[in-house]
Amino acid sequence: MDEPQSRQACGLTACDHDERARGRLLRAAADVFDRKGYAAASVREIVEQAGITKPVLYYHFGSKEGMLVAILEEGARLFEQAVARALTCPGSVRQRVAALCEEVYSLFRDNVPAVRVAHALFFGPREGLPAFDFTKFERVLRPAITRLVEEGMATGELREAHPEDVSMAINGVIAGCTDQELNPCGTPVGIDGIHRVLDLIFDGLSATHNEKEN
Amino acid sequence: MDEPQSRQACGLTACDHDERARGRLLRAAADVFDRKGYAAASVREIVEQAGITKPVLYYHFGSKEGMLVAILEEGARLFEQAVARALTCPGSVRQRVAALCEEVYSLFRDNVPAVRVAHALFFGPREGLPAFDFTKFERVLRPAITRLVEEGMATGELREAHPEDVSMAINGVIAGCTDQELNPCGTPVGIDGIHRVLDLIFDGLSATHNEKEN
DNA sequence: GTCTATATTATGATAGAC
DNA sequence: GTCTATCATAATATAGAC
Repeated sequence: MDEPQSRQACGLTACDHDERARGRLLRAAADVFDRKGYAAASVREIVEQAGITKPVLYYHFGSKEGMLVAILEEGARLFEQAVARALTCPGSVRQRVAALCEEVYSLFRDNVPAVRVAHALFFGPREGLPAFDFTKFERVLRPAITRLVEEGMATGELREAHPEDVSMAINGVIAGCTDQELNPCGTPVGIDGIHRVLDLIFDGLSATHNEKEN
Repeated sequence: MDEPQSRQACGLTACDHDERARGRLLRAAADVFDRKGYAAASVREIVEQAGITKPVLYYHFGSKEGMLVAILEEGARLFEQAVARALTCPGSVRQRVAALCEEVYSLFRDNVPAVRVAHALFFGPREGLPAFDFTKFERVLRPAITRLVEEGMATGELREAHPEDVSMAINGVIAGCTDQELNPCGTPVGIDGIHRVLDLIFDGLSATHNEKEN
């Protein structure tokens, strides 16, 4: 979460200074929102940590809520990019599912503060929250998984089953690894761990394959 | 989350009245904490919803934090019971894993408000939170899964693999289904859904079993 | 664009009567 | 055990000078 996208114009005067204040503010806000939670975070602590004063925050973002929205929008942008990257990857469905999990896992791992903020808001209480479309993440990841699953079934690479169930199983790997990473008493999984778990659910946990088709 | 365990003594006077106030308070607090989040929840709203006044809350629980701890302790108690029930279940490892997922899923489904509160606190920011051992849930579920996995490998029912990876795969099913249930834009999974997903990961997602042992 | 100083409201908690 | 009335503090946000 650094200085993101475009800012309108940027005239002759102290643009660097401006951008630096904005950037420091964004990083400080992500950190404080992560540590204290959005509701419990105070603008006082944010501006103190950023080394500026309150009116600067209100000048750039309009409100405490505006700061949060800026952080979330940047996160959603990175998430979309990561998923898109995985989908254009060549190889079997199994390989592309692995790539998808890898991309998402890496993104999460490299942006733990912002991800924790987003995760907490997504699964946490909705009331009194900013006007941000929190379904965005779900609406990006789910169709990506579904698309891979349907393709895998069409080519015969995947077993015949309810596509939603297969998606759920794959989503479970991502959810499990993510939880493990975000939860403070969990040991990190690592890319290797993700691959081993994926291999397991693709090949099956059982030693003998007593498959009962539904 | 109703009136829980014991209260000291309970003398001659208005015990019913007392217990009713306590119970209403607990339910109201769980609801408000769920809807607004712990930090953003105000004692004013809690007491209004419970139909009593502030001093009653402070008389029974000492503080806003005391209310939260009471809710969490009740939740941890129910969670331990559910896991213990599943472990004493007869049958194959596969059947007992299913029973475990079923128990946890049902408990979550029947106590959505309290579970959302606990989930939000567990994965959310730790600072400024009550003195409650949030690792409890993890410390109960993980060993239970691990025990079943190790037993399954000893008897040859499960494939030879890193036990942590198998645990992670199973945990992923629970995490995925839970997320689906808690997340507002997710469609419920249902007990049947859980069983189908478990069957999938036990038998494998792949149509052809090109197993490469690690 | 950034500051000092302040307005306004809501919070968690309590005194003290009954 | 439950109330009314209130305290002390900290919150978000803004005026207005520079």
